[in-house]
Amino acid sequence: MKMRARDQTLSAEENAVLREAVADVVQFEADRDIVREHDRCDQSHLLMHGWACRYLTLADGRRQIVALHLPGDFVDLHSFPFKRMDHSVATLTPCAIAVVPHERLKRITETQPHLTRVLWLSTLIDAAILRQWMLGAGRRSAVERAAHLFCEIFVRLRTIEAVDGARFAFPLTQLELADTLGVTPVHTNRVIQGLKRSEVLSWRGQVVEILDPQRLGRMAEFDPTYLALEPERR
Amino acid sequence: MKMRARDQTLSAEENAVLREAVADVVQFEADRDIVREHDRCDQSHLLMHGWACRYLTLADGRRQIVALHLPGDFVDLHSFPFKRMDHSVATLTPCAIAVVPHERLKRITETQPHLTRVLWLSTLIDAAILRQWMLGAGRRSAVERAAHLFCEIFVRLRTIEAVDGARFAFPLTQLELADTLGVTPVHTNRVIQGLKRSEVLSWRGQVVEILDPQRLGRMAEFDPTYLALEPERR
DNA sequence: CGCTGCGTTGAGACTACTCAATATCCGTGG
DNA sequence: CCACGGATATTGAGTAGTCTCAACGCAGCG
Repeated sequence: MKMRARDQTLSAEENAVLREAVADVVQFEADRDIVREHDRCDQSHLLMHGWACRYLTLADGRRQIVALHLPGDFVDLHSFPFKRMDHSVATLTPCAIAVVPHERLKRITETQPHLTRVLWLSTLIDAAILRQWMLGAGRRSAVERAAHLFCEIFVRLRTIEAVDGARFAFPLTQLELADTLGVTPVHTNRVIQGLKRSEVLSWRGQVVEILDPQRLGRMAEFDPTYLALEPERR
Repeated sequence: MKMRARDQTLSAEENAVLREAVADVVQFEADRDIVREHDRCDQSHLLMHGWACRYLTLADGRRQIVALHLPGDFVDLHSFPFKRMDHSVATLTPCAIAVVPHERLKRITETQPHLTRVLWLSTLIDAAILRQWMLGAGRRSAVERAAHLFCEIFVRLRTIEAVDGARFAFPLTQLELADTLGVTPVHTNRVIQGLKRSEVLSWRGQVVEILDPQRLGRMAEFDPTYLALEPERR
């Protein structure tokens, strides 16, 4: 089991503790809710395989995805201290998910201070990503936002060794991407076409290739520091 | 010292531990950076008095505020597990700020598991607020977003007993509000005028009064659950 | 072979932006 | 007490970016 790119900070013993906290591993199909808003919650979910997302909706059906999760991510660890779910979690592809009861997480906070800080950190990386999304939603154009998202996903996938050079599997539909970027599907389509036409990106089937990383990063004003993926300095 | 509306979950002993973690209390003027992006960080800041915000900027000066902080909020507690600042913190009014060295927070995580979870929770409430902002930025109109913000601030101020009926001090300029909502100052002005004209809100000087809470809540589709302000059920 | 879901295209509308001018408020100094 | 400067708020007019609605294409699949 991997804890997102933070493996290097966990000792073998801590890794074992974490592994033991898993009660069960469950398979989900694509496009299924794992947790629904306001669900009672006494367990968290660690994504072992596949992509998932967290989203909020408005009464009339407008939906905003507020997080994308890749293998290794704890998708709803925050529900442990939070004790509520204020949003839903859904799979985007078939997924394998490890279930961690909150009771066991509580035990960890009582015996493993360093591991606790790493778990805490994991929820904070989600928050840092969301801050960038918020900056994008408020202050970047749709193209800049899309470019930034592809940069983010590329870097995150690279740390879990799920890229092949500049190519990677990208399983979202344009509709799901639209809900992520906060624009309409129609506009998403036009934005993507723009990126393709300017030859910074290709996207066919479920494979994205970054053709011009420099230019893509420049148009997104992308700086990966916020992902906190370099080893902790202590 | 208050930890945001979560006091009821802290024992007297825990409160004392937290109080002892404070190394210093510092005064800041309005409109001053407390922490700047990429600053080395070995301490966090607890807001005792005044309002502060966290923000991100783009190279050309576009700015997005990603959090508003009221008295009792830990403005950059996340910098403790995170060990980086990926954004800046600034005062919006004159502020009194308690400085908590990370060394002491580390000690807390080693000896006070419950207090640690409450601190963790505090960072997660920020994240929950940000998710609502993200939903707003992506899927709500500017008016809905503004309405939602006023609802949020009202509820948060009420829990720290800083409201007078439906009136409360609101020290932001329209420019700062614009950077919060992710729209231009000009449009912010028109949005506010709309809210005033429809008589759901008044805002004169630095005082806001919610004239029609029902209607404001309905147009914002506001549900305060996400603020996790009711006592924890355990 | 005809759904059904996804992607693409076009045309027109609307929200929010830009630029620019003017108004108001408030603190400061004469 | 008034004049002034600077920051903030307001207004207007034209524009850009994004949305809406609607149609059409294409592919996978029962």
